[in-house]
Amino acid sequence: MMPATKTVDDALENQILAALPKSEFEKIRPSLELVNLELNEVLWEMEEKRKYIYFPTTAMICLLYETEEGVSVEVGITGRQGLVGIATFMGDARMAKRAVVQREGIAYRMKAKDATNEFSECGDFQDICMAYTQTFIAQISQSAICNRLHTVEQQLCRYLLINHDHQQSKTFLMTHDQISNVLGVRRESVSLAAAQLQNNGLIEYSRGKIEMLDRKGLEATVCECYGVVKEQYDRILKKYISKHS
Amino acid sequence: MMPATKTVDDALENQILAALPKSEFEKIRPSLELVNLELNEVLWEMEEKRKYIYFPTTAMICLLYETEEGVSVEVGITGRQGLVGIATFMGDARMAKRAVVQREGIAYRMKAKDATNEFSECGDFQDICMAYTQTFIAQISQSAICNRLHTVEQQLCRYLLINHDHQQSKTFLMTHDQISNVLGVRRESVSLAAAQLQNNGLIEYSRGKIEMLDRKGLEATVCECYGVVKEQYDRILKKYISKHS
DNA sequence: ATCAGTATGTGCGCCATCGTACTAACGGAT
DNA sequence: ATCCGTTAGTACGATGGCGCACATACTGAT
Repeated sequence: MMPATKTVDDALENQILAALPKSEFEKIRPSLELVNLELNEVLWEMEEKRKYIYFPTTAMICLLYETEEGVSVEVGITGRQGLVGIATFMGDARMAKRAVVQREGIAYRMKAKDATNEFSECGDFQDICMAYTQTFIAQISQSAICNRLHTVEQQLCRYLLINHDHQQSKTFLMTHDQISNVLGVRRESVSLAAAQLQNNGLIEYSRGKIEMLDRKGLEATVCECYGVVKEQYDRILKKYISKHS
Repeated sequence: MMPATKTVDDALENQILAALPKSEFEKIRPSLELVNLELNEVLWEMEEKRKYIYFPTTAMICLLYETEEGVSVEVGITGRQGLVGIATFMGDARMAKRAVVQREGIAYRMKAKDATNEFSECGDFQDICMAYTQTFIAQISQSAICNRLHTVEQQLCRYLLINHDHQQSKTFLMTHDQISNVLGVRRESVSLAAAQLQNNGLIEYSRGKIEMLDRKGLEATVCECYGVVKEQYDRILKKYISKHS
């Protein structure tokens, strides 16, 4: 019900767009189209060509990879702090196998062609897209390390914290099963880790709804991977935001 | 002794440079400087600013990440099929924590400033760097998945195959211990996996020297991750190579 | 030939996660 | 008020990898 009444109709909620200089933002504004992304909507599949890139505000999108055995693993997650469709200006409009809406909400989309044109003007738009790409690479790299070295409980913390950064609310609408697909682990492992966090008073959950109770506590439990990526992101993006404020 | 006598003095051995149109290559050629990279040489450390980007020909470079506990894990590996220093044109000259020479040999380096200038001309150089970035992202993504889902034996296979793609020879000068650092596992786990491969007649090794005996056999043992990345690479880069031949 | 250092083999207990199977609890639709 | 599908809890053996400790084997320097 919330999304229907309180429509955050402001593209500047997206941090990437907000990082653009005013003039540049005004320039691309006509190319931006508000769309409401529904839960589990698939933005693109496999080798399909991208038609749009997306700047989410309240929506969150999960970039998934599916293995031959049908196991899917997250390679990236994006909300208001990012954009979806990097590959578009990298020259080849395909990359992660699937982009799925993980939290319904609003995003601003831009035709791939417009994005490419704007990008090739070598202005601020390009700079910021590239800066974001770099934070994205940092994110994936850290995921690779986290997958190798850390426990499911730590990864669950990380996942919750990232989600919280990308949305405003402390409520997450997702089942253990959905999370297990994203993290690439068993549902039972997630249940176990979640129970642990609940016992420690960090979260509270029931039937597909998770409430974050103690963010500081989660930050104390999470592995370094969370902080490392966040620092990179803040450092790199701050450069642009401070430029025009 | 080989490297001293048979110096492959041709930057076009590097696939990225080879993918440039002739005219473009001639244009940047004056900026390229041949260097001999020694084993374990550190190209950069931590948050240090990059002074150069590198196009390896016979050398191989490993991009490492070090965790708080001091465990290092590979996030990327590059030889003649790539370049080192993507972050340079991404706007922020830092990214992976450390770049270490894993196989001594030749590389062509270019001053970061020259590279940035050339990049910002929005020509073929930019296109190709971006295309490579995309293959690099594919590589890291797949590593994340591989770390999550596959066995040490499979990862060892993958590592050997990637190495073979980046160099010509079937001989690898690396100890189990070194490999374990790259893969982020115990030395014993590597020894075990290597013994397995040797028993199956796929490799032969002794004291820091590994011989690839049966590439097809390794390809049959490796997980899909190897093939997926290779296909992406071939597909994306081929586009450029075919353009001017 | 000996020695020292490095590289690899082996064994053992431990732990996280897996796979599978089943139970328990909740909650919306009838 | 009941039913049924979804969501979460629990149990158990299997397994892959870890940490540690130590044995062995090769090799280059003295």
